[in-house]
Amino acid sequence: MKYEFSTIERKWQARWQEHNTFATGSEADKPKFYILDMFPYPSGTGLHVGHLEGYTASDITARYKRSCGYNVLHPMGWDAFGLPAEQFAIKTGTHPKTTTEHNIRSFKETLQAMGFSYDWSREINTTDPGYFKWTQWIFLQLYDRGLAYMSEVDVNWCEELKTVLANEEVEEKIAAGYTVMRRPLRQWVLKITAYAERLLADLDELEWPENVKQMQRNWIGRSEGTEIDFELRCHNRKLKVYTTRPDTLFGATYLVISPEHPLAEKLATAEQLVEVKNYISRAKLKTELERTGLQKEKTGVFSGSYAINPATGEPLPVWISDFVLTSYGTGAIMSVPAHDQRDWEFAKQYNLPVIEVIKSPHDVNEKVFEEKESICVNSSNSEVTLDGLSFSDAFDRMASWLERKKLGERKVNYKLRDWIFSRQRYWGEPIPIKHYEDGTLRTETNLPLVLPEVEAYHPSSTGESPLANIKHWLYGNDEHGSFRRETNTMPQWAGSCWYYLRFIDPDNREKLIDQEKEKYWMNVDLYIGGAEHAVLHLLYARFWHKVLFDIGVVSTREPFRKLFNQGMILGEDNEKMSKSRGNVIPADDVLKNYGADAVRLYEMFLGPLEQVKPWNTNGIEGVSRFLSKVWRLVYPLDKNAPDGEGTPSKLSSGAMSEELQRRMHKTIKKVGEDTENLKFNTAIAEMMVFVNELQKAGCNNREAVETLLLLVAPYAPHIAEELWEAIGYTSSISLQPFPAFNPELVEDSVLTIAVQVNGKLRGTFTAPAKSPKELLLEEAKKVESVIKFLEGKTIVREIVIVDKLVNFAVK
RNA sequence: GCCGAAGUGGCGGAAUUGGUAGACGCCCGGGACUUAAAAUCCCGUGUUCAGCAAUGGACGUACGGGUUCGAUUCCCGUCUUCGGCACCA
Repeated sequence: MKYEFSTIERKWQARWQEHNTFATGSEADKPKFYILDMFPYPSGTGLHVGHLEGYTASDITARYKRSCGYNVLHPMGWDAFGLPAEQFAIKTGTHPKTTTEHNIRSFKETLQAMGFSYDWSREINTTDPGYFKWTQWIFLQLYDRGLAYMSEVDVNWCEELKTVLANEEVEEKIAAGYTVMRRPLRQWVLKITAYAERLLADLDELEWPENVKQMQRNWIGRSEGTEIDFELRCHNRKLKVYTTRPDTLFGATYLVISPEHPLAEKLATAEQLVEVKNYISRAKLKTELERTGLQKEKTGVFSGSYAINPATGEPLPVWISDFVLTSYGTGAIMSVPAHDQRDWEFAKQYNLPVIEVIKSPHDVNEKVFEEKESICVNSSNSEVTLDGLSFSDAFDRMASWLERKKLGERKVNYKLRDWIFSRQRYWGEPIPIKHYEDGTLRTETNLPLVLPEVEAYHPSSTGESPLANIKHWLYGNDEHGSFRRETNTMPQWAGSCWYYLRFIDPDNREKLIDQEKEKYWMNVDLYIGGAEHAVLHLLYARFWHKVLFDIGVVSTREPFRKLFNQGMILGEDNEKMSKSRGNVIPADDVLKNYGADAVRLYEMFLGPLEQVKPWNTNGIEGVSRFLSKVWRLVYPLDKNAPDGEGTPSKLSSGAMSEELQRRMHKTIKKVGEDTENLKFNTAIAEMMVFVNELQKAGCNNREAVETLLLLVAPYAPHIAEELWEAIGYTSSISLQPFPAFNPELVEDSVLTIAVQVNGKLRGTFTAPAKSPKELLLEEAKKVESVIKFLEGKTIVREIVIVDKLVNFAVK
């Protein structure tokens, strides 16, 4: 009988569905395992082979864990709000809901055709009112705790298009000839900074790739420093700066404030005023990119005012420059050009003095010296001296002196900014807030607040979302008076911030999640997804999770115990898959040509899961051949039988050779360990070795074949089911336990021992395992190819590693 | 510039408490079966030198050093590629 993958795969997919084979169990007596994929945005372009990599890995793990006796939660859903469907709606008038539904259907078909063992009864969709009711509910919890607030935030505003642009759209529009400027707009902002310290500290307990944790640490960007007040001459004011190098205060020769600093214009003296005003308005026109962009030259303008260095009493000119960020620290810095690259460049450009206060190996007028591992010099006044101190001692002494004199205080700062949470879009969760005429805000109590139908999906000309045009939805009355609804919607991140919780209890109408269920299933034991979400998605989700922890909705401090990033799959040309390059391999194509089992195997056989690696459609032949070999162990090739006929051969019940037995137990061990550790490529290689040896030996021993099928089942479940049935079983192989190995049979009884002379391989011989050193030495000296390298030489040393090798050091 | 990861045959990759480099697979070459082909099976396949051949030698894990009886693995330096951040004071 021929191996017809398409018939078999359809048959088993239907049967799994019919029998609810992969429904999540509820028995709390079993250990649980929650394995989660980063759920997809159902785009119109469909899935390609790259998308399937992580899903295949998680499915193998889910099936493997089930066979190890775990109660497995393995769900899938759709992150379905988002820009592409809205843009398509603007172009064609198709409701985003229609587009989304259509795409979901297509995505789901592909995933089901892959034979993934998702519990589809738990499918969720972030655009479903039953789902986003709780997204809105979480927002209100944030709001009630002061973690959601409104603020004037600069956005990218395009006057011609009357719309707000996302950062990634800016460049494209400018290239198309539009002007884009920064303009403040009232926005909802989430106070993620209030959780900065916990988001940083709790990273330590997570089993995440070290680079992801490091990226999050850098993103949070904690630094310890000092805020210092500088007295302004001629003004009865102080200027506060933040520095991480108070040890260099004696070397500060000027101050710089950002153009948006509230004092910027006020500090301008009469003769400098025009120039200052010009500079400030020019800065406004610059986009974020132009201001922070690569390697740009520093610009600045002198305000005309001076401040006093509290350590030296010297007057310091105050400059205005856009290299100083408004939103970090105090928006003002003290410049120590001798020991900071940026300050040095600025000083050289505007001819400002450079004073060495950290002992430098070269002239600081020629080159900056930024190392901390040196001692302070030129740093004394009548009350305090830092001379001779190391960085940390000098830091402490200066900070203490400033604090004692009430001139400053120690301060911890973070690069992390609060999260701008509103979008001027239609296709997102409405923010459930009502604005009353007297300016008060009230929360919408009747959730979910659903999207109204609209005529056109274009943004309104005021920069508000299309919702601002829907008058009947927009305005209303209640016992508090008449109100206008919030027209902003939530960003796409919102729905994905907590979806892993809803999978645990998807149909709960009373609560976000049942507490007992939450306690049983959390944390997510393994979260698999792309590295592109290393920072934002994972940080936002951790933030919401911590808030939910604080209000008692969840019982764990962190959502995802273990994280794994699968490496991207490149096109056959070694480039990132993209429509424009034309190198996309659509999932449906390879599925049709090779079948789900082969695609699953090949996705994993390509290389280590975490690695970036190119796709090569030719390579599928290899795993296809492997599957045929497995098939023929049960249905041997019979030239006389016409296709479509033939019966499974009778499996032999006699004993296997000892060699094959050892091979089998080694394979069980290796495949089990590798699967556990997500090293699927080597597990598959090991199964190939086993099959090759069975085939070579002409062995169709029942125990060997059954074991093989059980090992193959998590990887290529359809063929495993079909053959399992063919050899006489009536219950699904997916419900069978993973085979166990005999520890005594995983080691070879006879080993090949290498013989080296001066570290070079000169021959080998075989010896029983655990042979004594003396015997190995004796044998090694008898090996013919070795003898000639020993002749006429003196053996100075003999090294014997039992079961491995003998090495003679000769002279 | 800073942080992180990685460089192994024609290709994807395997092997690291230091112990026979190249498992497994693709491609390619040769053979068997076949009227023929497909499928399948068998053999070969890092480079290079010597030899008719069996075979034997040298070199070889980005590059240059070092430690060691022995290094893909450990140490020092250099180069390259990829990912992230990018004036955060």
